[in-house]
Amino acid sequence: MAYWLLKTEPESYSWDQQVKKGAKGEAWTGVRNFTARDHLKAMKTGDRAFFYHTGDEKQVVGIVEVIKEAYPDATDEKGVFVCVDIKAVEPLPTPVTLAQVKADPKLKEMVLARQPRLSVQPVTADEWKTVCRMGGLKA
DNA sequence: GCCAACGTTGGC
DNA sequence: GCCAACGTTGGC
Repeated sequence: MAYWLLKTEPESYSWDQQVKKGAKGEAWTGVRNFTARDHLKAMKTGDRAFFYHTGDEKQVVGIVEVIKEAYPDATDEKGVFVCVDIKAVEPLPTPVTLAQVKADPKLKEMVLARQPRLSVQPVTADEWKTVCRMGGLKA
């Protein structure tokens, strides 16, 4: 199983909205970046991802699971980009902020700390465990 | 609100 | 196919 990180602005699509979709999940659309698209295509059903809020929050707020692998993004009229479906798994008891990630020696190599603009990022197993523990989960 | 970094686009 | 210009994003 692989791990990922999905970025969103809470003003446009938030963790709370994702939770309300429940088990049937929601399509993660709107990606318009080729690197991010490649990551979306690499996702498999059952993969897990951090749900990260940008803007004023800049923190990982929850965990989601991929429930449908990449298919054409209906919001992209040119048909070159894709989306996946995800469902909320659980929130982090304590959100992990960008500042914490940058301050932790084990996490400062994370794509999140190095390329904050990339909207879909890979996360290593070690980074996954570390962030989960910091967030109050056993992982 | 500003600035830096990055990705994309278009001209050559 | 390369490179410069431009626009967008996101952190501070």
